[in-house]
Amino acid sequence: MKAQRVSETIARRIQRAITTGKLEPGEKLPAERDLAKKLNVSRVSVREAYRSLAELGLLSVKRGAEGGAFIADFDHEPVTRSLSLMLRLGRTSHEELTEARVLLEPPIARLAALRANAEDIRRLEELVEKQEAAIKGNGNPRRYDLQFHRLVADCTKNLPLIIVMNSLADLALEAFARIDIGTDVKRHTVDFHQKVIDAIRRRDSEAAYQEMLRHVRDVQSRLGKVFERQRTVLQTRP
Amino acid sequence: MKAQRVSETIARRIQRAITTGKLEPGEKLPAERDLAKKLNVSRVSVREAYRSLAELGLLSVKRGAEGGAFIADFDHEPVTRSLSLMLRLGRTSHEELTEARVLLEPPIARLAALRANAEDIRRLEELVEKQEAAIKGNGNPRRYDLQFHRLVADCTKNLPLIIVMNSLADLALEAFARIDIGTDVKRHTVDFHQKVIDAIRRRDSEAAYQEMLRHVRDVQSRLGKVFERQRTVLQTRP
DNA sequence: ACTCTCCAATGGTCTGACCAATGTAATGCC
DNA sequence: GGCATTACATTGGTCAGACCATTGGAGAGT
Repeated sequence: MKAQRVSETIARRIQRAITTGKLEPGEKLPAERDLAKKLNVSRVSVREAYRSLAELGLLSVKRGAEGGAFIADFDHEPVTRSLSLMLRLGRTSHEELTEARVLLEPPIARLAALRANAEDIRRLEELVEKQEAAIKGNGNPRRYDLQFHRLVADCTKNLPLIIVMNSLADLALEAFARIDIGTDVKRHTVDFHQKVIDAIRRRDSEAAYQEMLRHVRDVQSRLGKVFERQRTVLQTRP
Repeated sequence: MKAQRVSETIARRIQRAITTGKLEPGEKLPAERDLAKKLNVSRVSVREAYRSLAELGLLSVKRGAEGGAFIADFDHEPVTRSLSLMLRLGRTSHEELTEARVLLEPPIARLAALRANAEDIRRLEELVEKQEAAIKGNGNPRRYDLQFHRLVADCTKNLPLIIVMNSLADLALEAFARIDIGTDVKRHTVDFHQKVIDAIRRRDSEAAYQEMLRHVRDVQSRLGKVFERQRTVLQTRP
């Protein structure tokens, strides 16, 4: 199964160099013209290879002086993007997305309680403090809410779980970005988060499971009211 | 946040047409030359747009007479691909991948027991029969093993869960493709599958949870022996 | 020391050409 | 007639060379 296209061959070579660690984040690839000359191919082919890798999130391409193609930092954004796309294509409802979170987050919290180290717990506490400050200052605490679920996933030290959870959380944030919530709900959320953190700190995995389950079910029921009989689907991007 | 590049603008327009259903799978887009003329842009720009969408799995591009760019069927392959890539970049071990499955599959099996319809159960039973036949015929039953976990996820009727589970299963298959297993283990696997199906048929969600948990833990412990002290990571593609 | 202008590097786009694959229709052989 | 072969039109893939647009830094001017 050889790569037919020239651009694909080039892209594979670079991708391999990245996954094997020969090229590291931040490193700069040759300018399109230079690599084309070096490989005896047209600039178009090199360009297409770079664009493909950029699409995968492996490269960051900047133009202008001191621009060029740089190996991108490792990020789960590409996964989120394609997952998001598939869910849109499948006309996935908000309820489905929330249901998935109800199923996945409690077990993740349980593992988090077993694995979290002092640094993880410090981060979680710091986050809740910021969240409380945001509520008092009438700011938007929603991004902290998202961050909380990310941090819990981080505690598991399991990359597949972290990536999947991050992607679902990102989608949830995006899907519910337009819904307004009252201050009482915000406080309620912080309370739940605090309880989950307490359980993690005590290494009480079952409590972490149960508290997270209550939390996501609480979110689920609130959203259920908002979307009652509405049957909306994820909107397409503008 | 306008799209700077011409090709990006075109790609967005097409993507939107696809996600909103204006373009359906199987439909053919104009030839590169034609669309370029129609939009008053160069063929290069149209081409780049098509390639980007193909990279996302939205288009399938064929060359030659009667070729062209066709709207692709929905498939979770792009998600699997980027997830796979991220895991490679993170040097994810087989153990981590298996651990994620141990955590996610039992809750999925539980929901599957609640949601499965007659057709789902028929498919599961049919699959196990094929699997048994493959063992008797000394064939390779591994792809049926993968398929089993997919079908269980399908029972949940929850697209996010289905996609995530499919991706993880694909990765697991790929990661363990080179490991040989004995006939006794194959039989063991079929037994586990049969028990899970029984639980689903009885709508016994807790039994489904427990049986699936035993199954994936069994797989986990077997793999633990194989990889003992080996600490291998996911290989990069050739 | 600061600001402004200019410039070179680099990606983005365009034009027009030719190459390569591929399905189909015309051709030719039996 | 039926089957294999060939020719051809269509379409993506690649190439070459040019020009445009953006960008950061060097250098001139104050």
